[in-house]
Amino acid sequence: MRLSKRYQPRKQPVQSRSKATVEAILDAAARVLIDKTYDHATTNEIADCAGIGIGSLYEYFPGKEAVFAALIHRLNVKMYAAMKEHIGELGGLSARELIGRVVEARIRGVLVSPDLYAALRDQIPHDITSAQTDRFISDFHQFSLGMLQSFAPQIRPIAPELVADVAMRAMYAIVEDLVIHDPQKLHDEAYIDELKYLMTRYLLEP
Amino acid sequence: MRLSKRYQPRKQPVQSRSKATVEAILDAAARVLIDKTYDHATTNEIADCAGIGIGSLYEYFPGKEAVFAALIHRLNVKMYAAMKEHIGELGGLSARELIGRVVEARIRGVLVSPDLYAALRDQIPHDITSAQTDRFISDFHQFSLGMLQSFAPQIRPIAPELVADVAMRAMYAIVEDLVIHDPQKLHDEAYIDELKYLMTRYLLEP
DNA sequence: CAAGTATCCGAGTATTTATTCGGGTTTCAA
DNA sequence: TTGAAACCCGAATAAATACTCGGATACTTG
Repeated sequence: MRLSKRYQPRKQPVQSRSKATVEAILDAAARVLIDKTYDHATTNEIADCAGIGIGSLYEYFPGKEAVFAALIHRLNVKMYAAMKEHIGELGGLSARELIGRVVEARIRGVLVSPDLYAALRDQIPHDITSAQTDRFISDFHQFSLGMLQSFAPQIRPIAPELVADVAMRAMYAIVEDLVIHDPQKLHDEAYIDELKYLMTRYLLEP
Repeated sequence: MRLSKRYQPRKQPVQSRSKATVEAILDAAARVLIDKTYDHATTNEIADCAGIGIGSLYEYFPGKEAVFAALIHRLNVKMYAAMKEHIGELGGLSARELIGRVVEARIRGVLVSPDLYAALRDQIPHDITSAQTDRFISDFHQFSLGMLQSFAPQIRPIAPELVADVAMRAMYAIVEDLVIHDPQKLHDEAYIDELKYLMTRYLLEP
């Protein structure tokens, strides 16, 4: 694909000094994006904010889009790790507990950096995010389908693909909406319980 | 507020000729946004695409942001009308039917112009959309809270505010996710039935 | 129809932003 | 220690974009 090439790093940092530079660029990009909007987030400003010369930025990134693509990727990796850690071992859990655990995991994921997540989701053109994010979403979808099948006897015996799609989409989309419009609720126990209830009622037979 | 002023129209068109111009500008803005990205959607290109001079655009809009703010407002009005029309008269409906009707209404809303809705949601910085959209969301929230209370005996007697928030957010967010990531499903009867089932299970006692 | 508005126009200017490139500095490894 | 490679830099250039303004045209109304 031609398009994706544009978003790829220009060259790899090898010394620790330059690795720090790249990290500083991504940190700065995050800060600038949260403060201003995407189209006011200029490469020069990112470099300034990172405390490096503009030239250095272009050593490692062909342009602004590539910087944000890398930032998205870094956040995705962190979020994925946080989710995996929270899910932990699943042995011995009831279906109900399992569902609750997955809801919590999704929330832990976005809580890695809610402001940045919201800003990215909200400001970055979709073609930049999607390339970085689709793989993670698809992984998560696979995982959840497997999970769903693991306690198959307890759920409705109709179209598990369909059920898994609705369930995962609901969980994903609701939390996304929350992080953008009402992030406080991500810390509200009663609200989270209600989300668990929503998913449980949907997935488990009475 | 200082900010909102920036997004307001510069002057009102009074003759039918200029009203057509303004409409043409909004149509062109929609087309350009769907094709390209927000920051490549330049005022000059919008004017070209609308078949008018760039000067005319600035007669009515102080800048690009104001054009898109107006576009969002126009779409919101259309979507709101479509939803209201679909909901129609509610007398004599069962709670289950009512829930189904509301799910359908939300879908009818985004189907007014799915591509544009997705593009707007996806590309436009949030501060521009929110000013235009918050009022509609809040109206809808009020409406749904009232609806929920109208068949109160059938739903769980706990915190109706909380239940209404979760229910409406779920419906809103899931359909939004669909229109962006998988718009085909908005025409899939089986999928829509599944969404109705999700909402019904959540809201109605067994 | 004549004056007064409303509308239209787009070349030209101002501004913003992206990106390069040549040269200096630091690190590494032989 | 010394050459090579990695790294850093930012003034200068190129390109994209926003926006203005003075004048032409169309409509409206008395």
